[in-house]
Amino acid sequence: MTIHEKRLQSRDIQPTAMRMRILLFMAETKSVISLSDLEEKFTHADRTTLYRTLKTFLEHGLVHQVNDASGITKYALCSENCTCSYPDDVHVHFYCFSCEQTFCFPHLGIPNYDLPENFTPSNGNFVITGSCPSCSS
Amino acid sequence: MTIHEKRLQSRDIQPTAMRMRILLFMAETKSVISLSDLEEKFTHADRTTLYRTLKTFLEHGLVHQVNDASGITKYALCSENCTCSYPDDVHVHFYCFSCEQTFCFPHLGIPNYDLPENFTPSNGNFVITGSCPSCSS
DNA sequence: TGATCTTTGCAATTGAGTTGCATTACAAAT
DNA sequence: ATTTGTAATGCAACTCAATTGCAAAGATCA
Repeated sequence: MTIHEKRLQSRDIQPTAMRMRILLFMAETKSVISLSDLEEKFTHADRTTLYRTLKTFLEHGLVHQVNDASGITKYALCSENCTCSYPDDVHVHFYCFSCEQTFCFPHLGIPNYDLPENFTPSNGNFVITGSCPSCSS
Repeated sequence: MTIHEKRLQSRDIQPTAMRMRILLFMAETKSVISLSDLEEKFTHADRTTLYRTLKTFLEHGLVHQVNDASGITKYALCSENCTCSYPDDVHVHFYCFSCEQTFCFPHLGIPNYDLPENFTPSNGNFVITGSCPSCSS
């Protein structure tokens, strides 16, 4: 059994061929991707399948969702023991308005804010927008 | 000249009747609103006009944009001297996954993160997701 | 093998966001 | 006050991401 197969099973996701390929792709690229990105990569697969795969990954906590200024929903692989909960498992992302790429900064955590009374946090989405190294030069 | 008229003019926005009404609505509700919210309120006005009004407000720095987990673009009035730039003028927002409302927390600022080399920040979008007081009880 | 459940593919739909163009309202100049 | 130009608004149509229903294919288990 491969490490990726184990990773799916540890999140209670049936390791089908399709899912393995998508997980592998996300692990290789190490970036934040959209459904369209998957479509470009997996031209043979159906859009719906890719869509539902991402949704399954999200529901089982294998990936986290990123909402950047592009308005397009993006996804990135979680770290091994991530539960996607605020504040511990939430980190900063960076969206480049020029190339429209989004980056994960797992080492940049989030403050444990003192919220107004009765606001109960469970998750978070933190995106800094600007210019990435490729586009800054 | 009213205070709202001045507010538009200080941002170089022609204070038309439509814009005044929308600004007034946003100032009154004090919440983060979407284009659909405006449509519900201004049933007589055209969708496009409302859309372009929000866009004008955004381009002139009168409102800031919020991207929460709903995937719908939302807008909120800026404070008086806001320039919408990271890190000083960016604050935390709260999205309630239950009622899908979004709140501004202007008193909760953002850390001045030490980004990886050559990442140049200009703006930010910080949203904590959870349950709001109305939905927590 | 047969029965059942899950996954995948196809087709169609929804809804937010956006654009082009015609019309109207406004403001400046004469 | 009338003309003239510019900006704002309304209407219609379109794009595209996201989503759903249903049928076909594949996996699982008795």
